[in-house]
Amino acid sequence: MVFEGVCNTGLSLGSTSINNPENDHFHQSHHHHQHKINKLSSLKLDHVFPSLTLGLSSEHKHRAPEEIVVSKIHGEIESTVFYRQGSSRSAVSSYSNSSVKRERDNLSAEEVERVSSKVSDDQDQDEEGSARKKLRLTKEQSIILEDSFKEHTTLNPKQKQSLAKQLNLRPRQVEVWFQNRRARTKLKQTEVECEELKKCYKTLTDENRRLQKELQELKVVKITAPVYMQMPAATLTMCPSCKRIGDGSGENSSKSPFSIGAKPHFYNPFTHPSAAC
DNA sequence: ACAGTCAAACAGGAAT
DNA sequence: ATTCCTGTTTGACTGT
Repeated sequence: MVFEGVCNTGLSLGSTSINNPENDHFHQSHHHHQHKINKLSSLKLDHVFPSLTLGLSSEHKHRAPEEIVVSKIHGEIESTVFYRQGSSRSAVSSYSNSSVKRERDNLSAEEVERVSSKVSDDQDQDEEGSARKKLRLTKEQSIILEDSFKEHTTLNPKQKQSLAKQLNLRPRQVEVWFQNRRARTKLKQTEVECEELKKCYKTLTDENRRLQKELQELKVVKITAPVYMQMPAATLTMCPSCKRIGDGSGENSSKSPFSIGAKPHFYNPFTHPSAAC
């Protein structure tokens, strides 16, 4: 989106695709496409267990599982699919119940830790890291991480280690969480700034229109009433071109028209007849 | 069932 | 070498 040439007074505002609805569209359609791919990569194993859905990462789409382990942890059905990749095995875990998040949120801290620990253990087994196993953090974990983030937005290795230990997560997971959290903060800040820029743009556009109108009126006055001397000498107006005081020296006349003066100046069209200063 | 959103995890390049 | 940033992928979840 480029706001340019709004008027011919030399005042323009350029902006590069900030909050561009087209970008949103792109994102959505892209995501739509992505979503379809995701759907394709989902494998229903109803014959294994009712409502058992395994989300498979791209690496696993075309590979038959070597072993499927279905286990029950604290009332939740968890499935783990093992794949053979080279000499090692990789695992994809998933919770079968759609209300897993809500129910897991109701688990005691100890239960939660044990579930998380199980997931972490699986991940630790996956030395090649070929499978993307997604862990939803529990409320308790999120609260602790948020509190920590409020204190410091970055972690030193010692803090990372102790936080990981406290949350029963791997240090890498804590690190990634902080990275994503910083990115979200920045995104939010950018959105706020974008809104401010939009407001600024609107203000400038309105001002520009007003000045354009004023200029037109002055031109009409100049044409219809060319008897200059009849106008009071104090009829000063802002130079529409350079926005500076027309003191006749011409010193500032080469300055950029974009430098909207904090101190608007006025010029006398009679002592300084050049419209272009 | 499907579309959309959120966030965990990842990849690669820049910065230190 | 490590950490951070940025963009992307993908699983979980929600609303219609």
